[in-house]
Amino acid sequence: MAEQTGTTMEKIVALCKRRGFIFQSSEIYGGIGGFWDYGPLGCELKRNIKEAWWQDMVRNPPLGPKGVEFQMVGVDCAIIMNSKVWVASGHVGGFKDPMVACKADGCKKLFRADQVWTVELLPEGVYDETGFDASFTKEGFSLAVRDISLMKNRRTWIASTQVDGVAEALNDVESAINRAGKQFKSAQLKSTRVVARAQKHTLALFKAVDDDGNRYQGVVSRLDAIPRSQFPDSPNRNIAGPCPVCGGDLTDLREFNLMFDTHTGALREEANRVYLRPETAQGIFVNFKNVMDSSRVKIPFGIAQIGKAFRNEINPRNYTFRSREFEQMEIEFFCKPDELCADGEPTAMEWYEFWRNTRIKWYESLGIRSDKLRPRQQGAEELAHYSRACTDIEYMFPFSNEPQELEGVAHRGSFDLNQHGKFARGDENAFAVIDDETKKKYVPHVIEPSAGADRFTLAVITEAYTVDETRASPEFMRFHPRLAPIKAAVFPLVAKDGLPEIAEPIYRAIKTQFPAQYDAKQSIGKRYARMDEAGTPFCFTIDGQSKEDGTVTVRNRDDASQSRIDRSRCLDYLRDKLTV
RNA sequence: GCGGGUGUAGCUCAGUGGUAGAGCGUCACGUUGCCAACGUGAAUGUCGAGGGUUCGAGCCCCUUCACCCGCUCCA
Repeated sequence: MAEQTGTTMEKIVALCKRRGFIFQSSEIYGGIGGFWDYGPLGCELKRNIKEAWWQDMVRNPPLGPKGVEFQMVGVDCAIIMNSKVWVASGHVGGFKDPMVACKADGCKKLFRADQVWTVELLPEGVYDETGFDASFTKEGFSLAVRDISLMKNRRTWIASTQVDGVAEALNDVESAINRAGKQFKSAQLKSTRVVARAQKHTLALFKAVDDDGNRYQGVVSRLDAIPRSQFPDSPNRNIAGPCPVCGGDLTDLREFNLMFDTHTGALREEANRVYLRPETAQGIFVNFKNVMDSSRVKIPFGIAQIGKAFRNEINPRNYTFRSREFEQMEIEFFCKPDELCADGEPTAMEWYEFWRNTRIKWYESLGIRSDKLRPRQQGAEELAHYSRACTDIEYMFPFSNEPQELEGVAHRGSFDLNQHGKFARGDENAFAVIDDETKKKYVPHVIEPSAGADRFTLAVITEAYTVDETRASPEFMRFHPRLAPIKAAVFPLVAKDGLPEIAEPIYRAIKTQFPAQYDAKQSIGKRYARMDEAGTPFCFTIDGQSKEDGTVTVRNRDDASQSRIDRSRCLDYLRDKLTV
């Protein structure tokens, strides 16, 4: 099966290059990793996708929950913004993937530091219990590492385990502690007692006693939870270990900042550093007040944006799926917090469900088979701390046996507007609005359906790719007619006998309304086959009979069936078939 | 980033140190007249790049770049 999926993907990639959908960027110079160019057909396809999204989400969105009408407006923001935007959003501080690798030969495993849980065991009394308790608040682990001299000794890290999620880690606490005890000075710990548990960075604090009656305190925490500022000038910055797989030494935490940066102005100095946006959402939040003040929108309403975003992916992979430059189609939908909703008024959670369902239906309406579309609601432990709920809409691509994310629909609460209020105005509530009925001030809650335009384009391509060995042209692209790069082709059966003279005016009439191609060269079979690979749904062929009775053949891409219509009806026929 | 693999025509690939090849595709002409038809002909290569060994390198050595697979990640 794996080989099968591999070859399917290779054939799709080959077709995309052969027919001009997608090229590797800068190919003649040896290419550049993580960047892709769309050719003539790909550019039409992606444009159709973005236009369908804009039409269906912004200009003509469906009715909301309980039949509520709502407004959608668009913005088109600069890619480079004041760099404080990214401080407020958390990207400057947090948008990085700290990684560690195992140094041991034969292991060399790579871990994301926040997925490795370590157990630290220290003689009791090093930290008092109040110190531990304090560490459960926002700063997490900070109090527990105030004695740097002890922490420099890596041997205090005596066990670690790798888990997929916090829930599993919680189940794993007891065994991790026991494992820690067994490795510590080769002494069996008589008893362990978990004294407290916390989510996120620090998982559990516990007490333990060994055979000699020595008492210990321990902490289970995420490997990335130790603030690097606690180890400013340590000659031994190796604070991580041991490897959860083989027990070997781990490398330093390596922090990759995933944002591209550059500088404005003539001087290339730190004060002028600016970032290429890693998401389009912040442009919307930053303009929230401008839009409210200028366009007479009222909550609930949404602001939409389509645009490029940039992430310095460590390892771009899987064709265009994980690119360093990509395009997003994002909505920030602003609504009332649940507690202010009147009876019968949709709550924020209902808006969240509405958008999740709307987005799934949208994909299905454009020909994505529902069994390949996998909406996945995130568990509580998987959510970002500000997020109330989130569904990843995933799709089964041929390059993986795991579904891959096309879009995230997140209920973000008031987090983003609070952050910008705090950083821009010094007041969390700076962007509050006043409720018409209750006259109460509130910061709107946000539902964020954030879709990847390139990812969906790739999904559309892989979904459309069809092989039917019984056909003369076995490979063809079954694009939804609304997305097809070329809607129709016009062929004179032969390039003589007056047929081009009939075909050309038909072509010229069609292309005023729809993307169309005219081709008079080579055999009719090759011309059909080429259009099949381009995914063109309809071909009109002018033959000898056209001269006699004025009819032309319409050939359907999906089943190669043919029918005859009057040549004057070609445009009407397309309007009928292409209008959704 | 680490490990493994692959780079020769638009595509698929052959070419084990001695003149750069095939099939398909593309283009032209002819023929045919509704499904990659047939005939004839043509164009297309920094052999991924740079360096080295050699009388001579697509082939051997070194470096580098890109892509693929795995670890990992995600809109």
